[in-house]
Formats: sequence, structure tokens, C-alpha cells
Amino acid sequence: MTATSDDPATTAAWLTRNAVEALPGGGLEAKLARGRPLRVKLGVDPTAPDLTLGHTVVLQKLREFQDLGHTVVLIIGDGTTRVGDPSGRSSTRPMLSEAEIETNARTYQEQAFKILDPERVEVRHNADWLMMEMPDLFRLLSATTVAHIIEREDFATRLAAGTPVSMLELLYPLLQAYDSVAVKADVELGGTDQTFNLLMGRDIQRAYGQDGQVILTMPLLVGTDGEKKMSKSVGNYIGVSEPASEIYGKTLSLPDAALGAWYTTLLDRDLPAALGPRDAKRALARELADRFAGQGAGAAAEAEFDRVHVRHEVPDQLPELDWPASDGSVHVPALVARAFSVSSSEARRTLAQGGIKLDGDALGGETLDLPATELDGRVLQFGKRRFVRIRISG
RNA sequence: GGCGGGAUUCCAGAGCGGUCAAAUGGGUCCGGCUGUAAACCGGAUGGCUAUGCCUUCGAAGGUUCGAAUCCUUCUCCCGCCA
Repeated sequence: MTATSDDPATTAAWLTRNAVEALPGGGLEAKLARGRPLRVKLGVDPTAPDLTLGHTVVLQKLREFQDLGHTVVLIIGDGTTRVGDPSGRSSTRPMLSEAEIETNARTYQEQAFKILDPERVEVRHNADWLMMEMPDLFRLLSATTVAHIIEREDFATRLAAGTPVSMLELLYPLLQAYDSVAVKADVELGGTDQTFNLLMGRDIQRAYGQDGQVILTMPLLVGTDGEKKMSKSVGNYIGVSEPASEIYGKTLSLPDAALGAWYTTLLDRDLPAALGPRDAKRALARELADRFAGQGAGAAAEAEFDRVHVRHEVPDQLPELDWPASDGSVHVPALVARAFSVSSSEARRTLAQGGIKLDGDALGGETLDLPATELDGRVLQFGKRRFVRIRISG
């Protein structure tokens, strides 16, 4: 699906087709009508190093703008991260060290370029302008009111509940808004949870004599649990840099009820009614694995998944563990602990529960030692999905 | 500035002198079942070559035969009032 017309109204309609909100109404069309490439801003706070599929929703939209010739201004929030976005937070965020921020930012950028066209991105660091002089800060602060800031739901809820809200957090929306001033953004994208901050950008730009940006909010992707928003801290996420097998498997674990949302949000099309939920989900999993792990990765991941999880066979490739033959006998708990990086207590427990298999046969809890010669080249399995081939050396 | 409450194992949260490696829930792990790494059901869940030993209940001291539980000091959080 592509934009087929040069007509601003048509293009605007196409760009906003899957957005939740585009404010103000008609704003995008007006900006497009000027005929120059737009500066489309996305601010990212490098708090967590890895991008999840959730982030890609907004990135895909940015890519659409790029493909129409517009410029993406990617703002690395190295300045704002020291403040911590309170959006959706029920408590104060911990601050990160500069070194962490930097590594995270680098990873972030690298992963974002899986989707964005690096040729049409302007990367900026907001620490460059947020470390401003006091008089400049005063000017920014005077552009809004306390009443306006605490209207925001997150703050309102926390204040009502008596949980602390730091002054720094209160400042956050203003700082993000100032980014828009600094880069002269025409459009800013974000998830629906960013609506308040995005609108603040628009207000502040106008307070600085600029034309207010148009804001476009995209739906939040539900996580693999099918309930909460996808996020690293909840753990219901799929990272864009994860191996195809992970992307594939995690996608299959998505509850059927969330399938439709993933189709529309990630693939920009409806759930294929002709396929049953099982096949639709497998198709989705293949497509996502292809998109993020490379063409063909999906089919390979599927074959591997079927082999390991459906037919319960040994995977194609598996890591090897060298084990010294030394005294000719191997202490099984110690071997298991080493092979799967667990404590020997956990190894013993799992052994007792029948969770350790050697070439498919469960080792009982009483199996403490085995002759080394019997182990060479055999496959040790922990639970259903962890495998190691043993190599006796020495 | 005044008064009060609290810090427990991955998280939340019981425990209030021995029966505490510490209830319960969540998470995680194993098993069963399944199209699935989902749901559901069952079990496990500090470490250790292990019928025992070692380390954990904010930190440091102390009381006691014995402390997560009592006392002292310290650090950090939180609430109410100003």
C-alpha cells in the first residue's frame, strides 16, 4: 500500500489512516500543501537498550513519511533521560548513568535503522540544548502553568494517591516540548500515551513564535500476554534484535484474542478471515521473523519450531559443552549446572522432577554419576527447549 | 521544623525470641495436556558433590543458651501537620 497521489488531502488521509489521532484536524494537509519536505520528529529516551515490536509501530509510520520524501528527526533523549518520563508511571523513575545512556542510545539507533532509512534521518541529542542557562530555562518555564501540567492523568492520579511527584518529573513535558522548538518540528509522532507531551510541544512552539507542530498518535501494541501494553519492564515484549526463533515462538504464544490487533497494528491489514487462528498466527510469526531477522528467517524458524515444540525432536543446531573425562565418571548435577548455567541445587531439583533428559530419556533423581564414555556425543536436554551436546574431552 | 510509620528471600507481602531458609500471592522453572513458549491442572522455587553444612530478613554494634523478631547508633524511604 502506498500513497498514489500528490494531492495533500489524499496524502494526509493516507498517512493518518491507521493513526489514533491527528491533531489539529486538517493540520497535516496544510503542512503538506506547502510543498517542502516536513521535519518529522520522534523523541526516544534511551532508558532500555532494546527496541521492541511496540516501538516499531511508530517507526513504520516514520518510514512512510521518509518514503514520501520527508525528513525524520530522531532525537536521542540523553538530556531528558536524566529526568525520566513520568508517562504511565506510578512511581518515580530511577536515573541512569551517562555511560548507560550512551550505550543505550547507540543500540537504539542501530535498531531503529532496521526500519528507518538512514539516508533521511537527522539524529540529534537533546542534551545539546537542554543544558541551557537559567534565564533560558525561566523563559521556558513561564510558557505554561502548574494547573495545566498537573491536569495530566499520570500526575493527577499520583497526586491524588499521595505518591510523590518530583519537580523534575513535572518539568519533563516541557523539556520534551522544547525539543520541538529546537529542531523546528513540523510533525511529531508518538504512542497514544504521549498525547499530552506532544500537544505540549505544539503549545511551546507557539510560545516561541513557531508554527505549532502537527501531532500524530499511533496505537499502543499489546504485549505477548495479550493484556498489557508491550514493554520491557513487564516482560511481555519481543525485541527487534532477537533471533528469529524467539520472534517466531513468542508470537505463537500470543493469545488468539490479540491476533487481530497485531495484524492491524503491525502489518497494517486485517486478520485474514480465511485462515483459522492457528494458521493466521503462524503466518504472522513468519512475517515478523522475516521482517526483523531477515528474509527466509521465518520459514526456518517455523521448521525449527515444529521440530522442537510440536514433534519434540532435537533442534538442528545446538551448542556443545566440553567436559573433561578426568576420572572417568561424571557427576550429573554438576554437568547439568554447567551446561545450562543453573545452580547445582536447581539442577538436582529439575533432575528429581524428570526435567533432564539424555537423548530423550529422562534421567531420574537418583542418577548422580554416569561413566564419561557413555556421555560423549549425546544430547542433554533441560526442560522442553534447552539442549546441549556433550563432548567428553581429555 | 514537629509528630508518626517503615526497610524481609526475584517482586508484593506475612512473620514480632526458639517449631524460620522464613506463610500467602505474583513471577520463574519442571511435569501433564495442547496448534502454541497460551489457557488449564500438578509440583518445585537461597547456596553447597548435601539425611549434613554455609549464607540471607537495610548497615554496624549489643542483650540472650538462642534474634528476621528485643536494645543502641547509623543510612534510606514514606505519611500527617507546619
